[in-house]
Amino acid sequence: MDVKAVCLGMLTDGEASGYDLKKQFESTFGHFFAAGYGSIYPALASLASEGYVDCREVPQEGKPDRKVYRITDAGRTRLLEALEKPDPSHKVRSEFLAMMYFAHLMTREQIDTIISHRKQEFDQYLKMFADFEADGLKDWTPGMRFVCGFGKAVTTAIRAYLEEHGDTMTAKDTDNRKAAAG
Amino acid sequence: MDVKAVCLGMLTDGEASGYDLKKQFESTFGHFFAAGYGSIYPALASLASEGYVDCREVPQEGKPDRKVYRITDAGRTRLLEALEKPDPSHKVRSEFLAMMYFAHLMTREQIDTIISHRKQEFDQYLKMFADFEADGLKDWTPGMRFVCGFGKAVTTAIRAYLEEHGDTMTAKDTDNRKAAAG
DNA sequence: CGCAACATGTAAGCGGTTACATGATTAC
DNA sequence: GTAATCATGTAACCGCTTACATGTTGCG
Repeated sequence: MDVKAVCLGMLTDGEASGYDLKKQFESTFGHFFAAGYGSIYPALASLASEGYVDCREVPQEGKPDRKVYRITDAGRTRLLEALEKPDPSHKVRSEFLAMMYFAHLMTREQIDTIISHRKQEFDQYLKMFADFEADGLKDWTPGMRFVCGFGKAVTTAIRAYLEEHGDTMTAKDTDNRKAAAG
Repeated sequence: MDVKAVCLGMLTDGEASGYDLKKQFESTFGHFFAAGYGSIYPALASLASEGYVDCREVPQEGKPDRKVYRITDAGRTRLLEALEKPDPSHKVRSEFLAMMYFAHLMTREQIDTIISHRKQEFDQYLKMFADFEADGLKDWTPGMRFVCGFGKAVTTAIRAYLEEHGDTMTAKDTDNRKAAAG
């Protein structure tokens, strides 16, 4: 399941342009499978060359032609094959946790700054999940609900953990930075 | 904070070989910052060439010489600089959630297989965290406790979510795969 | 007899990120 | 006027993954 496969999946919901897909990668997929134009446009070009999608060019004035992609039968087959993988990955890469691991080498100010930045980011996610629920949960598939609920559950847990334990590294009255440096 | 910086951080705890560091990347860092030999050995070579670590070769019989690295003063300075970053990343990349998003295109069997694999993996993590706590929490720094607690909190939340909602995608009596393919 | 642990590394490749390049329209 | 939105793409780069290459010791 790479960017190409996800594009294919999104296109089962109806035709769309690269620009449209980007918005979905940012919003619904943002917290677990982000992708930028540099991944999406080449992915669509590649899918088109392989016959997994059709491309229809819609002329526009003052803007580049809008390229609208539609999934083909071969594309559907390919997607279903991609969905056969029995043990898909779930990876975290966190500079944040790596740095916190070495909190004893940092100043209290540095730690506080980082923790408060994190809190803000997770609050934004929480807001996003709330918006999803307020909005259009009605015509969502069970899978979409599951993924949204998953994100909300994880983010809620993290947010609570930061609130409860975010100050445990700054509570001490010693600044270990000098000791470590010297 | 890349692999090189993390190696530097690990070396503040005492000298070690690439092989030693790999074990730490697998165990304590495994759930949020994994790295293999293909990253670690080049990282150490690079750090050595830049003067951030010293290398001492310990001859051994029947095995390649053990190369033991020690952080230098320049290395400590470099590490402290790396730790100044005010907003380190925390990224999730999940084929798992991407696939679940398209659960309506999968069979119940496929979904069940994936969910049960996930449960097993998260149970292993939970066991690992429990082992950490049983073992040597005594001489841990606050940062290490924080990171371990973070992992435990997140994993616990996920595990509970899977238990409660893992079957919501298979509850329906329709298999949408055929409809999607046809 | 086979597997895990010990121990080091290289090289190709893959996939994603970032910066670059272009430019009109609309809303504040 | 200036920022955001619409709209497409390329190319260089970066960093990590995977496979390859080699060989001993010790345990069950």
